[in-house]
Amino acid sequence: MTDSPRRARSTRKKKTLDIRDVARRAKVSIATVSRTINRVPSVNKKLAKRVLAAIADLNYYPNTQARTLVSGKSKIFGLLISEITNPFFPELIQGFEDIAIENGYDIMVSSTNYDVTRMRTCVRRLLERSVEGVAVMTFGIEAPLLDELASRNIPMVFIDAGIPNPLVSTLTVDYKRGIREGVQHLAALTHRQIAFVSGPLQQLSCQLRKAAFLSSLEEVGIIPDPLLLLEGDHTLEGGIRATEHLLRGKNLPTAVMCSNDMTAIGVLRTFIRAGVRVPEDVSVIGFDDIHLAEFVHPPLTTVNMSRVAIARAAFEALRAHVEDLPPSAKQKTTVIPTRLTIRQSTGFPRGTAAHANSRTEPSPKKRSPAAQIRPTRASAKKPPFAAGD
Amino acid sequence: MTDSPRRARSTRKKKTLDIRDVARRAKVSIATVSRTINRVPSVNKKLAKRVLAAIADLNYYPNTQARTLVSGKSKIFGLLISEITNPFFPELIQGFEDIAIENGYDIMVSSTNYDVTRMRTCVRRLLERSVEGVAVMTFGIEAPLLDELASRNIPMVFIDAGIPNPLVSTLTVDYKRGIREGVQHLAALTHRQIAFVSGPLQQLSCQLRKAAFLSSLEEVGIIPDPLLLLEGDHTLEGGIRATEHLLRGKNLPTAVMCSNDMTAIGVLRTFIRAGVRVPEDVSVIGFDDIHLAEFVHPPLTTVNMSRVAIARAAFEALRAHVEDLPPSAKQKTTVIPTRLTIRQSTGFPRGTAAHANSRTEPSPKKRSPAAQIRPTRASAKKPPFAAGD
DNA sequence: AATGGGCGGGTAAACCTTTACCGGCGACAC
DNA sequence: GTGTCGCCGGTAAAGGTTTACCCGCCCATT
Repeated sequence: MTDSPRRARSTRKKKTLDIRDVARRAKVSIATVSRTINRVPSVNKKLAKRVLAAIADLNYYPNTQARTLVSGKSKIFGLLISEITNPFFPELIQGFEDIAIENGYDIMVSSTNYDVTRMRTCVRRLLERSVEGVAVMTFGIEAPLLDELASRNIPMVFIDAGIPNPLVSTLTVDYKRGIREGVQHLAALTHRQIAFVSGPLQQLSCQLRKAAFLSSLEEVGIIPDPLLLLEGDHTLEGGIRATEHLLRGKNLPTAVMCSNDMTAIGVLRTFIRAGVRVPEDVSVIGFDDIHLAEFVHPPLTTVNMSRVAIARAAFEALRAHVEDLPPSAKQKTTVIPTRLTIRQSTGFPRGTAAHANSRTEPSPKKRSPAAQIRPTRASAKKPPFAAGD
Repeated sequence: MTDSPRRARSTRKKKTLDIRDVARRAKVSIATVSRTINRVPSVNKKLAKRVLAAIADLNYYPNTQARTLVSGKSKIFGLLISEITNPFFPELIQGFEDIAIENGYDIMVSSTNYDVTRMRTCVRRLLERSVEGVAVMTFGIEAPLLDELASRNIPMVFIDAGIPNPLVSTLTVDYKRGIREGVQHLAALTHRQIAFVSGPLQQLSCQLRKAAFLSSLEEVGIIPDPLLLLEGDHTLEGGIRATEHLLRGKNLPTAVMCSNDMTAIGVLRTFIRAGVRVPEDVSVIGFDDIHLAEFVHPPLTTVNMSRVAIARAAFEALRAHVEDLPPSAKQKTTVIPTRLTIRQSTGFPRGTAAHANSRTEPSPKKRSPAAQIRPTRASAKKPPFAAGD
């Protein structure tokens, strides 16, 4: 000890409180401190108490980097989402964060913004921080991810996008059920002309939603009208554009189903500003049941898909991998249920007898906003459903 | 080397690619690899090229934990927010994330959900992950934070909550300007009965917003009616409750100003569902100008406060501290501007002559810019165009 | 009383990187 | 041709933790 190392030990200024400080104070070895912190049962109660007291006295907390470095476990899960500004995702993040923290994990959220380059850097950052698993909640299969993460043996969990890797679990959303309920709800109201505004169709999940819609339509004996199948982008603006397109067309449908709630809210708003009443003139159904859905006007009938259920299933899937619970817990695929939530954006088709006794007061602002919103002259010539009321 | 250490070296299975693999492949020492990675200029071009080639070949990336451990720099900033489900915050996160990544930092987001206990654990997690700085975007001063973080010499940046610590910067929002513009806009439209729905008043920032409202009211010669001063909680539901309260009261105001947009949207919706038209019967103004504000019905007149500006200012403040740019860059306080954005939720008070012919399109917004240009209270003593049209 | 066994605690290596310090080599000048 | 200086690359320590392995002590059994 007397032979001075290059850097004189005495000149070092303590930066962080470390485990040996605790050990010194508790008069035990650092191994005992470590074991106490990690709840190794073999440690003597009395010593443990001393250690815990020392920790509390010093307000010590362990250095995560060092821990991760040696143990190989970062206790971080990555959460990859499409875009944080779509309210669906914050709700999902919230759920995931809650359950992760509860279980001693931290999360690292990255939004890809639907951009491949950006996603690459997201993945890279996740790798550099040594995440133990990644929940890929982008609702599409993302090839670049597989290359980087799978080859590093990082467990992943996807929504809708099954792939063969043994370290990858899949959450399968039961789109069919909720969407069928929506279609049957509309069919029961005697709607026959039902439009569908999908999300970006290169996303697998959007294809699935659309397929569920089409097959449900067939089940109730309606032949899909290609003119009523629109592609949005899961944003408000996408819903607005799709609706403007519908308004320009000859035959306005009596109902519009949407691939997500933001789209539906855009649709809702565009109809209303064009003087088309919802649900009197057109019914609208969303998908997701985000918190906001209940608070738009009229409150949105929509298919509920629980963010908490997704978050929980995703977390459990990842945990099953990292904690290596091999048996039942490692079921590779979980089904997320969906259910129709009926609110007030759906009603009988316009012109229906049942509808005649409809609303309260004829709303003074009725169609004046239409003039100002409609940039094209198209609908000017008289709403296609003029006869209706 | 032949004396076998306890754990036989040969039995070790390589887990992660490390810097010595790169060194071996590039036929240089690990120091050179490290220097190359960290762009130390002294390294020979030719060697550097070999190193970079080796890195690319092996698809190597450095281990952040080890890096952090030795350098003391985690390259992580914490971002503490109130609740991620309020759309204001995702937009803020987005901005902060973008600029952080651009500058080589990762971020760790934690939501406190307005809960003190939860905030404690958030802070703890940030500490354990060795964040280099924390942006406290909870719009209130949070005592527990100071104890833990400040005593650890972690730089912080707050919104609105100035505190004396030299490591703490402050973002001061110029509430006064935007809110004054809103009040003057209403006053110019001849509103006299203006309600205010605040956020939770234990938050400093909510007190400031309210104070700005009250003083602006006085500037235009209106005496605040205590019955029209309500406390919400910055959520949709808070806005709904406040509005229901107003609707139950005797004298319904002709305009309602809100402390944030979610509140305003709740107000909007509640009025509309109660058959009270906006803006014909009541005008509504929000605060924040979240993306959604433009897409509700009617589009919300609101005070814009740029999330990107906040994110940028917060990031720069933190960076000034960690990179220790002492001079000008370390200005301790930054002002965030606010501006009124006029859309369609504001108009003349009900019963006003000017309002009779309202809707078509002359739209009150036409002349409102007058009000917004005038920053002084000069116009107070008489709406310049009261009877005018 | 002596020995064996078990339990629990301590020592030290390993995790992967950065960086201070040293040493070698090449070039230039005398 | 030799000496000196400077540049640049390599060696090794340090950073805080976990954990394999070992050792000491105490108790129980013969």
